[in-house]
Amino acid sequence: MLNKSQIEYCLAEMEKMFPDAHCELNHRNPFDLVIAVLLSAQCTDALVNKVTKNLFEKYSTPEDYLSVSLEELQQDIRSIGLYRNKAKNIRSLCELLLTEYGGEVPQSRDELVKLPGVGRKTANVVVSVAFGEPALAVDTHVERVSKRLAICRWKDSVLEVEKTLMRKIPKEKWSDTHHRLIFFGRYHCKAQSPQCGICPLLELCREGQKRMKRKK
DNA sequence: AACTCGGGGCA
DNA sequence: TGCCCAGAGTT
Repeated sequence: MLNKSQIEYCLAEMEKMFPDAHCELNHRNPFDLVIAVLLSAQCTDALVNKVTKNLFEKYSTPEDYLSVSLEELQQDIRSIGLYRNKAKNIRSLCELLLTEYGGEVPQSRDELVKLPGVGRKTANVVVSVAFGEPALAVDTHVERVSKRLAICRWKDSVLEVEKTLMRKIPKEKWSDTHHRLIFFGRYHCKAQSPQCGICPLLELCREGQKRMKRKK
């Protein structure tokens, strides 16, 4: 397991590789961000942005989404995977916002995860990006990179990964770290073809060493 | 813990 | 073409 200073070194190297890592979702306000993050499950943010560009022109309030039929909303997000479920979730989410939260997006993780289609990862992104609260959202990239680098244990659950990261990384760096790990995971430490041969962290990376040895 | 949803991106 | 993916809900 990597210690705190080793992790700090890794994060610094990732910053060199991806200096402008940031949330790539179009978000003009918390409500749009919730919709965008919900849509982003299991598909790239580039695709989400393509869809939300038109979507946010057409809909801007919970009432707007409820003013059309489910079928129409589904058609509007058709090009995104899992669109049928996501459209249903958006509708029931909007209903809940209106009945329980006065039409406003709640600002706490605990309230956010109660919304349909909003899980722990989505809630963390929202509080971090929309409300500026320190948060460390663990998605597949963050989980994979953390495990390969032995920042956490290989067998850790998603929740355990999040706890470990929060323990080993200073609070003020959580939000930055989240985006660094994601960029690093998406573009370099890829799930199927990690670029171990040109990785500045290879020396520290047990999984990378293993992979390089296997190649020979 | 395993399964399902799903169109688009990429090899 | 086939395989995989910035997750969440259900069983």
